[in-house]
Amino acid sequence: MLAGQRRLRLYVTIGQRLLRDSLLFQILLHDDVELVGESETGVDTLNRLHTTRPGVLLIEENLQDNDGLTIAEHALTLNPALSVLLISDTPVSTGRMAIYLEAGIKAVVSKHQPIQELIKTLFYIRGGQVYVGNWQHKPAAGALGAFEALSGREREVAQLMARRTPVRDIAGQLGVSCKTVHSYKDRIFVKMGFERLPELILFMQRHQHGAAE
Amino acid sequence: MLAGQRRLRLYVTIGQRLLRDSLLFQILLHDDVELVGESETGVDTLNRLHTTRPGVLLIEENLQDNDGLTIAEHALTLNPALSVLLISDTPVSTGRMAIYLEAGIKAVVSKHQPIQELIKTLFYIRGGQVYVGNWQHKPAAGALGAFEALSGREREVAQLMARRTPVRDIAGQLGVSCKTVHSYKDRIFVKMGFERLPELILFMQRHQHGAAE
DNA sequence: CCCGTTTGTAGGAAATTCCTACACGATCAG
DNA sequence: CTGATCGTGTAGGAATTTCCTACAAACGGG
Repeated sequence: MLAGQRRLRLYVTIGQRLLRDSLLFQILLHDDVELVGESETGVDTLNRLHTTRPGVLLIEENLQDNDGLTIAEHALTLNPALSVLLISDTPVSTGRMAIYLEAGIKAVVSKHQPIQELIKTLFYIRGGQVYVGNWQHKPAAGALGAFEALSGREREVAQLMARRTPVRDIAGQLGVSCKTVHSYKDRIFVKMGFERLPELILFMQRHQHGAAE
Repeated sequence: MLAGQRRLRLYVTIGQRLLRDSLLFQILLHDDVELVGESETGVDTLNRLHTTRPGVLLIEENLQDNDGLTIAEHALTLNPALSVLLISDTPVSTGRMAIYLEAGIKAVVSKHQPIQELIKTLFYIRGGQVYVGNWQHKPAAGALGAFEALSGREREVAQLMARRTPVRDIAGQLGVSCKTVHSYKDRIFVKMGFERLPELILFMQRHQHGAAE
């Protein structure tokens, strides 16, 4: 796969600053993303397309001035190579999905999906492939079951980390070296697909693990 | 100030998963926040209040089932010590603000404000104080002017870091040691109030600095 | 001209990330 | 049955980052 090796040139069009900021903060943690521009409105987006030359456009469906789909279609006319990821306010039916794909949009995520889904989709799309998510069936397919995949020691560490026990203390409580604790941490993160501590914390808190004891 | 020294016990009520997740990811980066619960709806929030015992409730104004204000009022009846931070969809007029304060809400941020504003407010409120933000006048009062406060060297480093130049390379280009570059980074972060690289990147990108050259 | 602040420079300690290593028991295929 | 592979518990090293401290030269007032 040679497609999409360059840094992902991203343009983001989201009306509300709060969502735009917090999404961007997450996305920009990945060092192969380059933010080339952002807008609150559709027309502004179209105006700045040719100067910013994004490879991926992340755009809300409902904008103040226009329909995200309409804007996306215009954008695709200007640059057919653009990968568009649409953020919809509601879950998307397969029927609507078909319309979107027809229009040349590469993927759609809804605001009711977890953020990891959006990030994953973003990177998937970047090479130009279409991403038809699995979000219609079992919503937590991945993570929910993944906890079961952790080994005993890993679970202990995960719980302690989730409540922010310092690595040194964890090592002490388990009677192993700090290095070992780090190894567990690494494995947990790999297995669960986490990238930062908050993901672990949130996951544990959502599954009552870490609450009990 | 002895108030609010314990970890901030936070409850979050936000309907859309995407916003909830991304906000939580940011908030949980602060190690003195303990997430005690989250809900999508108002009634669920009220139900879980007495078992979770939050110190701060972060709640959306417009929930699927109820008005956030109404829920907040109920919550305050159950626990008058609770600090409520309301997230409104629209900018809030002083008139509405008065109503909120009357109801015992400690602060309001709108979805059109930057995320740092929300985080700041969250921590401000936690001791029980009321926070009447400065978001009505000059929106970017802090950060915008802050760049001017950076010294020459600091600006150079800020620009290079914003485009993700590795520290070693920056050191090379400027002809100083890595340690020095780190010092600049620290100072930049302190001066600007940043906590992570994405904040810097976003800030620079928003002010064309780093684009030019 | 003296003093406090800013700026350019850098070092140290501790923590974190990323990778590699390795022994042991279990599982699996031939 | 037996060697190959896998998952698990354990740990070390290198490079990087974070957090703090230091300090001299320059600057800006009073």
